[in-house]
Amino acid sequence: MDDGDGDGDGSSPTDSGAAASAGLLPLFRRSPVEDLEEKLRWATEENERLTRALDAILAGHHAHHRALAAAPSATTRAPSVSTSCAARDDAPATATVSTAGPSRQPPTAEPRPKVRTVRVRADATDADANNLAEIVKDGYQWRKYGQKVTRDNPYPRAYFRCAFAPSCPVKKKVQRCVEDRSMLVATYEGEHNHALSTQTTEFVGSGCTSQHAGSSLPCSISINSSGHTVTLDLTNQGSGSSVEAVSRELVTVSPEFRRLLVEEVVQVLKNDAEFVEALTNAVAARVVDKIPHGPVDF
DNA sequence: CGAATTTGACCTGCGC
DNA sequence: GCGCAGGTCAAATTCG
Repeated sequence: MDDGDGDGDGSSPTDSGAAASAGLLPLFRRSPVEDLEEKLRWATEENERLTRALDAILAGHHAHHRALAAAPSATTRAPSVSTSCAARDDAPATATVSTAGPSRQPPTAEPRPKVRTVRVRADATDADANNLAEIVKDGYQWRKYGQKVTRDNPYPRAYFRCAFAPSCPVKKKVQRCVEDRSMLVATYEGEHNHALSTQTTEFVGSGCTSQHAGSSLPCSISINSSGHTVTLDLTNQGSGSSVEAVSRELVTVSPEFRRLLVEEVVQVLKNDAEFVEALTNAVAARVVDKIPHGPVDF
């Protein structure tokens, strides 16, 4: 999370942006400042595109996942924002996300603050109530402002506010599930009204939002020496990053959900002409870089 | 020493 | 109106 100069090795998509704007082959190098500005612009735009795509994907998957959960095969529990575990028993390690109106309100559409519930399986060793916010990582920084033992749950409920922007109305409640102690239930209320904290992404009920037009990119592209494979390195953000949190979330979701999510991400990216073009340019730029300078004789 | 967390007190909404 | 429960405040405490 430092300077995040992941493009230092010339393998990031930002190079492709520069290369693309330079006409694929970087024959005419611009000044370093212009180059960096162009990279930043490209990264920001790409970030926004990916954010929208992921939002769309996850919005669709939340509905799909709810449909799966409502399947008659499993004992369906009443949908609730309460702390009872609504996770399906046939999924040993799951993180489920649901969106609902305020618990006491009928499910009619209204401009009330969104309430989203995220269930995360946590290690039994993370039993302390103090680090609930840490366990349910979402990329934002939270400040605890209260704790309460509720009537229907012996485990204390912790109340958090978004600590990044004082005016941010988002609140978060985290409580251990009464039925399954290893399950944490995080309830988010409201929408963030600021760009982002020092962390870069959020994984909450509405899906992944990622951004950060700042120094570091959400991913990097690396190409092996043969040039045959392309790796989207989403872990290139240092420990404790929200990308890591997203990865952790994805690890805990059911395999079925994960598979569908990956398929849909691939599909969206394949259909994104700009992404494909950028990727192609990145590969081309990388290949060009690998070609020894000077006269080339084949 | 400043920031973050804890925790008891207080406030508010709801049901009876 | 009263009591209960959830949510918030703010002083005290802890931590880095």
